[in-house]
Amino acid sequence: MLHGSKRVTLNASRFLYLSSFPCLLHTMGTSIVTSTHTDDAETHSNGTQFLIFMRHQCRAGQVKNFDEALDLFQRMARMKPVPSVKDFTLLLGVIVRLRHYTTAISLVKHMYSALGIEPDTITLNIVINCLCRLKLISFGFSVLGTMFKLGLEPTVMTLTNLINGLCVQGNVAQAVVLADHMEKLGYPLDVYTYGVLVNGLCKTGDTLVAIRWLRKMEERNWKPNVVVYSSVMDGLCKDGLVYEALNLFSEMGAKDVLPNLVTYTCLIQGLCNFGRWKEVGSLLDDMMKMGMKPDVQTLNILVDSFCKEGKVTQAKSVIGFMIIMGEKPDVFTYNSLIHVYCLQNQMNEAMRIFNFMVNGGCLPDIAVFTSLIHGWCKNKNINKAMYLLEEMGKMGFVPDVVTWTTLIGGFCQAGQSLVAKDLFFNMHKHGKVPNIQTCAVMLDGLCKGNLLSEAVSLVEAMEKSNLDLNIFIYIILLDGICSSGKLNDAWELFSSLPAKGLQIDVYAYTIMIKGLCKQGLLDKAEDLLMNMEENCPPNNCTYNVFVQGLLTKKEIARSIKYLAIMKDKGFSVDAATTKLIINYLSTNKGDTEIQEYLFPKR
DNA sequence: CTAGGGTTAG
Repeated sequence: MLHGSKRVTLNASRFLYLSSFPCLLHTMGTSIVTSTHTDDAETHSNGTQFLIFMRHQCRAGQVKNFDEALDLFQRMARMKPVPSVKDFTLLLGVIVRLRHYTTAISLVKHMYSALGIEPDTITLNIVINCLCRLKLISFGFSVLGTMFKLGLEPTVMTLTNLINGLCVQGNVAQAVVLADHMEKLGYPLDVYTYGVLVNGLCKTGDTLVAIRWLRKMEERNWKPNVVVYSSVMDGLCKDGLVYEALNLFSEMGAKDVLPNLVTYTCLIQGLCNFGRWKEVGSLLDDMMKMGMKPDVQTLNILVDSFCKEGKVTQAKSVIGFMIIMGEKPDVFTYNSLIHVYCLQNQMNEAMRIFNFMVNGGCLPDIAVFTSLIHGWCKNKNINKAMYLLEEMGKMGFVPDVVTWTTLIGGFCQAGQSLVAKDLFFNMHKHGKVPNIQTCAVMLDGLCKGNLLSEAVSLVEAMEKSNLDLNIFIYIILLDGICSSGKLNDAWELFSSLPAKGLQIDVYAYTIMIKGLCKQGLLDKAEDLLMNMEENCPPNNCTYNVFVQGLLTKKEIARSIKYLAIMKDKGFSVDAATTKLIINYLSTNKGDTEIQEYLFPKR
């Protein structure tokens, strides 16, 4: 019988893939491959032909989607005799590269339980890698235990995978400890181990430490490859250190390490963040001259950067270029557009793009739904936001911490702080824990909703938790306390910041100055401004806030003095300040001196 | 069989 075997429908496997992991680990092992029959057509010589075909497809990167890969696996599983582990690992590698980690794990299980293949180091390494990618590092370590029990010796790769798992989880300190331990146990670190560590350090923002590891590997005569360099360059760019990234790029060239598409993409992202479009253009040119074609991922960075600058027309022309280059816009592309329309309160356009992408067969993801929910909340249309939340649920998406935070912020903005509070305190029932950003949004809502004492309690609770509180949290609270007019409390909090190990930044100073001005304590505000000059230079906003305070109290001479200082420093008068000057002028028409500062000649 | 690039909350 040629088609006697039952194949799992593609939709079913997709559905399983989307459901929650712990459940998956138990159910998927037997559900993906249901065939028990042997396909006669795929035995003997046909089978050999097929395996040659399969190897070629895998090695040439021709297996581009999950369904194809699964199909290949199923055909292999039906062969008699069963293909070698080597052939299976080749295909598993493809599935891992397609990021179908849960499936890969269940396929290995199937190999052991149904196909009679003995567990070996390589397949267990694959399992460990997948578990680590799924942030299930403790399961990864238990597979290591299994290896020992089976009498299998872990390899450098096994341990490197676990180090990567620790990094993926954000536990880089432990990763470094494990690497040191590895060396002591006689497992020399290899290029991959260094690569994993360097990347982990960059991801947590420890780019300088990552560079030390890069140098360390050179000292030990390992030549950093394009992956290691690209990781560091990406870290530097994300820190805004584009100059340093470009230096490393030259260094790489000098050491004869060829850049690839990823290297260029990292640099392009770094330059885009600073609107350095000209340089972006010349990097793209260089890249294409070297025979590399930007892919969707590279071009999405341009689309997103234009969107972030509000330049939708340019973003759309990049999408046009994308199509010319033969790349299809994907969920990231569409979300960048949807997000910018949401920010601009153009919900009709946002929904139009959403429908366009869905009709074009591009599945929305949780980020898209969250953008739209954000947009509707901003539009003060909570009903539409809740409707989308429901739709999202119907599609099998579970709200994540970002979705919850968006909703909490949305209810706060709509003046429903109590509903927001309810969401905040009950989200854990849905398995999601507030993070520092969730707390920041809630805190702001409590402050703006005149629930100051609750805001104070929230910060106290946060201090007791293991959240790593940043200055931003205190700035929100400080702003809340200032707005309520409790200047003594505000001053006390402001002064206590250094003792909490936090560096008072320009925002904190500015909020405090604004609070002092509001209470008419202009001298104190001025003292603070003077104080800043030495250790934390005031910015445009700081001066505007202070001048607004002066103008409100009709301190015209002092206003003029500071307007002159601003002009001298190249700062500009903002909308609120302008309004106050115009107000003053409307009753004091003769004052030409202050008028000078209204529309400064450039 | 392992490592690097893109979207969402402030």
